[in-house]
Amino acid sequence: MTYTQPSTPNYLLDLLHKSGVRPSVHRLAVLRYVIDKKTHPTADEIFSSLAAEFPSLSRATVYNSLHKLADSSILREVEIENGTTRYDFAQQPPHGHFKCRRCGKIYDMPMSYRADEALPDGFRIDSIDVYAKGCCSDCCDNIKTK
Amino acid sequence: MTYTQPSTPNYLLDLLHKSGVRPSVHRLAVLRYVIDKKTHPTADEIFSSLAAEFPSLSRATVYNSLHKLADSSILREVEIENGTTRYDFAQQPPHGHFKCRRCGKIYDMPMSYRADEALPDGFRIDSIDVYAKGCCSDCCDNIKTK
DNA sequence: CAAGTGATTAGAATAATTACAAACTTTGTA
DNA sequence: TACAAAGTTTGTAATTATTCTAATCACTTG
Repeated sequence: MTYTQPSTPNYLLDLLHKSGVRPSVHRLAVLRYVIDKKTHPTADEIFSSLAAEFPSLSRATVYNSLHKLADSSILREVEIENGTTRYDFAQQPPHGHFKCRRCGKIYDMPMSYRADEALPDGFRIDSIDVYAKGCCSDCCDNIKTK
Repeated sequence: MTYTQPSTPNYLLDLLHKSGVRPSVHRLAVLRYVIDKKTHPTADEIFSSLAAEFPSLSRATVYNSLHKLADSSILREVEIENGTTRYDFAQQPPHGHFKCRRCGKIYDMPMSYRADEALPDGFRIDSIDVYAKGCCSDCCDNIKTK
């Protein structure tokens, strides 16, 4: 399931502007990378991939950018995996995430969870994350046909 | 929402036995701790709390025990929080988790997510975790009455 | 009892992330 | 254009959670 999302300069600038985040070169690069790669990359993946294009880029900047973008709800942290945080573009319909235990790939997943239904008295829910794990269709197929 | 669960020696022994996990002293202690404290403790909390009672206990043993128990589906990993894994007793009705962003407390939460509904073609889902974040009733109340 | 398997230990190693201070850039204003 | 303030970036050090390793210990079975 993929929601195509334009990562044109103007769209991104507008997005940052609306959230009051300064559009520095590095922030734009990080954001564009997360949007274009639809693989929910880790901070380290982002750093390694951008390092070629921006030789002076530092890891700390990638972390700073990701935090800023996540704080502004432009990106969303995906914590389906022990030890590392992955990032996903947040400006798209709500969806859950699925991780294949075999190949490790992370897929978007339609989600039918309704927050209000689960809301205990007096609690206020800001965000809901649904994480599923199992075997993706590629890997399940491979097992069958073996 | 609390499901009372007996942590009597016999119940635990039986549980381990059924899963083919040897009931070593440390494993029992770790398991009992997670069941009795209903706070979804971290490995480190468990280690620190048990260290008094078992002076020779090592961190690695706590990690080993937790992994073994989670592999056997006796415990469940709760990864609602960046950087640390928490543990929850798995022998209870399915439920989600809620983390209060203010006080950090983690609550169990009734959950109305149906796996099959979200299942894309050819995928097999083994487990689903639902994590919500927001403001718990204690903390929300405090804000209002300020 | 001896062998073998699994559990435990302490400490070293690793991986991801955060903290921090210094250098640099950008912005708004004079 | 010059300036100060605010914001960004950098490199490095520190921290945190976790895993690895290799040696030792305990328990069961023949």
